[in-house]
Amino acid sequence: MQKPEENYDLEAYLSEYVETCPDKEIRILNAAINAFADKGFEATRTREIAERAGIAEGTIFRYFPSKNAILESMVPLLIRVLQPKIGKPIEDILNLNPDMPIDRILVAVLKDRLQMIRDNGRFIKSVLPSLIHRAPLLEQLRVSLLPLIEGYVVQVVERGKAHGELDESVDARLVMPQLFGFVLAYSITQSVDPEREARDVEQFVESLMVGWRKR
Amino acid sequence: MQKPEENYDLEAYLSEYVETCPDKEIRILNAAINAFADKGFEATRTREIAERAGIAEGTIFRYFPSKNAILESMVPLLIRVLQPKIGKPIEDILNLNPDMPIDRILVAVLKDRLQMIRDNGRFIKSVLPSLIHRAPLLEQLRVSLLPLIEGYVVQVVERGKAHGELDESVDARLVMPQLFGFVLAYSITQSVDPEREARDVEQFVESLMVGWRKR
DNA sequence: AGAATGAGTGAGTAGTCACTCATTTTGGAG
DNA sequence: CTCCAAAATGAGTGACTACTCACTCATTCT
Repeated sequence: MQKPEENYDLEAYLSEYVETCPDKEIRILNAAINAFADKGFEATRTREIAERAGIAEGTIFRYFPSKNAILESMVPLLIRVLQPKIGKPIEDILNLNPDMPIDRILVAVLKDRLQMIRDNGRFIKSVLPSLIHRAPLLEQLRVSLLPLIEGYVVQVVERGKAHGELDESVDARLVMPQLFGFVLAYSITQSVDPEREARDVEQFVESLMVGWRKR
Repeated sequence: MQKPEENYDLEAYLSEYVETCPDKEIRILNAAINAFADKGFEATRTREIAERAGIAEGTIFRYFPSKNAILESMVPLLIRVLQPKIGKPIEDILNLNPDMPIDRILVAVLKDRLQMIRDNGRFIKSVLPSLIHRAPLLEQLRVSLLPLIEGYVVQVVERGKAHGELDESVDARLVMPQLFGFVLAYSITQSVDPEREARDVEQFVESLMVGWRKR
């Protein structure tokens, strides 16, 4: 039903975590996350998770009391994986270019975010839905990721004001849905054409800046 | 697991459709859509659909060859329900106020869209995920709804240009992810406070217009 | 009135799945 | 090498589910 897209490899992102827990647990989580992404939680059979992990079905239940528990322990893991993916690139852009004008920063950040969504689209589109009917798990993700994003937006806006590039009236709380929304909506609606995307991002930032520049 | 929120009532939106098909079919679809919204497709039992519809389990299979077929015939139905909900309010705003300045139109449209998402949030957040692992069904929704939205955005932009309010450089293709994105992101990130929302929408449109106004 | 119809029913069926546990394999200590 | 405990295995199990079908009975037709 679903094309067997390229797999994630959690282990690559979890070198420290691997040390503190048996690696078979990671193998199972890794297999499960990919299976859930392909078929969704309910439609994924424990047998298939075992096959993907290259172990026996029974072994799963040595490490997790139930199939549900796999999903539950997946959330903190995903937060761990996604937090640095969200934070690191923005920090790099900000720190490595202390004098970059604010519009170049915005362009760089937006391009990076679009790329990030493309890279992790399979997860974002496919594992999230498995959580949607489990409000507490979803909320866990929300509260650990949204403030992080918000924090970086505030940081960028503050810096722009400090450099005298942004008008004092610019409200970070409103900048957030604008940037976040552009990325989200652009990812959903536009097909991928790198050149055109670059132009669109430039133009979008340009139109934002017209309203935001220090008056 | 999931709070039993208020039910939809498809019948209210489908008076014509009801005439062309036995109303028991609608009852089943109505029950199913609400059950899927609460628990997701896979986790919903045919027994529960029957209970919600107030009929026997066997009756379901007189009208639908399989549980899957219920989901499949739900898509064209949803398109029918959502298309007027997307189009009608915008058409009304445009036609009833032929001289309304473009920024007031944008404010009205955005407020209406936010309200619409609040009203249909349960469907949007909960039935869509049931379709996510069925690419063909999802694509059906996408191709019948996105161009519709796009069309209205173009219409608004054209009108703004014709009235000499918007600069010719404003590109409808970019306006779309901006508006759509703001609505989407605002719905996800902000908690509901009508007063604040009104102010935020005003401010957002204001900042858009600064960049867009005829130069 | 009596016959024919077919929508509606729900107990039953075949099959599937998450989870168990008796058995086998592994790997390290002596 | 032997011994043994822990790890791993996968056939087995009971619970449960989508779907079936023989039967009911209200309604319509003759």
